[in-house]
Amino acid sequence: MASGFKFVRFFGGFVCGVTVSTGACVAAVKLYLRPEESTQEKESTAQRFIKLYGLPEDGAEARYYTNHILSYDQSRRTPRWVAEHLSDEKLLGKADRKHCKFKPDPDVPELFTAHNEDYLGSGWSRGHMAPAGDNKFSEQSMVETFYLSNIIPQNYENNAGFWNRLEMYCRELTERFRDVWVISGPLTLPYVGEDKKKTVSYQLIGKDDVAVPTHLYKVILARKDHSSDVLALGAFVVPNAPVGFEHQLKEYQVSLTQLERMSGLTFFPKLDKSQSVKNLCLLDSCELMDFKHFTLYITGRKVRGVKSLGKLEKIMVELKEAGITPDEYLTKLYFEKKQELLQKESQQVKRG
DNA sequence: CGGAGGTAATGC
DNA sequence: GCATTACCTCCG
Repeated sequence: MASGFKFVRFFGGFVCGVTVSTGACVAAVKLYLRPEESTQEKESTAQRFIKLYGLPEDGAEARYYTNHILSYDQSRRTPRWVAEHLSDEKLLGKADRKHCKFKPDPDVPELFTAHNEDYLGSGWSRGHMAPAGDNKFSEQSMVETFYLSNIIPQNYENNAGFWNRLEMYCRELTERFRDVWVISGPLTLPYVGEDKKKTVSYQLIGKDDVAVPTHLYKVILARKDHSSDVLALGAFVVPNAPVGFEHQLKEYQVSLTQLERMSGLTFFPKLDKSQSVKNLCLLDSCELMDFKHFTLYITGRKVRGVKSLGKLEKIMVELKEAGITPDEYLTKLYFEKKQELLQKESQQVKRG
């Protein structure tokens, strides 16, 4: 019976291959099938399965948030991909991560969600896939990026360093491209052991067994403007480990096809491949902030948030010790903050 | 910008 | 009394 079924399948396939009309193909198959084995009967078997008990569900369907879309991996307790759109106007605004809290995604079933306790004390940080910093325009959208459905266990230094600078580069692209689409996610890539066997191995953290990825990927698609067809694409795979300033982003560039094979995902399936899509690293620089500019930027953020004169001076001393002299912008920021804190201090003296 | 942890204030 | 929350301080 099984062989007969296979024969029918093979013959049906053969007929389909040489017959132009699909209708004729289906009719030809039916001639060689017993009534109970007809296509209609098979479909009704499936329909009965679905109607009675349903098919397995993986929860991988796209989930839509204010400014990002993701597919959740219920087995790993992390996203499998997170997509977002960046533009210059979205980067303007006063939304502040101080008003945000990491927490389980209310839309992910309790059985499959990660919790903060899984990450705390695990040795891994909670790394955003859709970054908080891409959501300055909306408090609500920024809050949603702190749902653990958008978070993966990430090496601290990588998160605050190389990956952070890669995210900054994506934002910088909005200065030269009207639209920037970014898709980010985790990878658990195989390694070749001493026994020459190719093996996948990754750590699980916390009571919820959250999977620690070995690598992170990011795909960037940038469009100059609405009218022109100038598109640039770059795909990158970065190890989930410290990456210093001596490394260039280009070292981690891969072809889209390579990344698709690694991830099992097809990115931008409706993108017209016949259209010329340029290499982002050729059309643009793919150069991340160097140590000096990065340190100046971070120092600027610290100065902006400092609350005492002592701390302000300490920040500036540490910058000098790093061998960096403040640029015009930071110098201005420093004196403004100093004046602000001096004024505050004198008011406190008056009260006291 | 990206994170962590400790302690005081809060709430049941 | 405890646990959770809010705020402060710290780091790259």
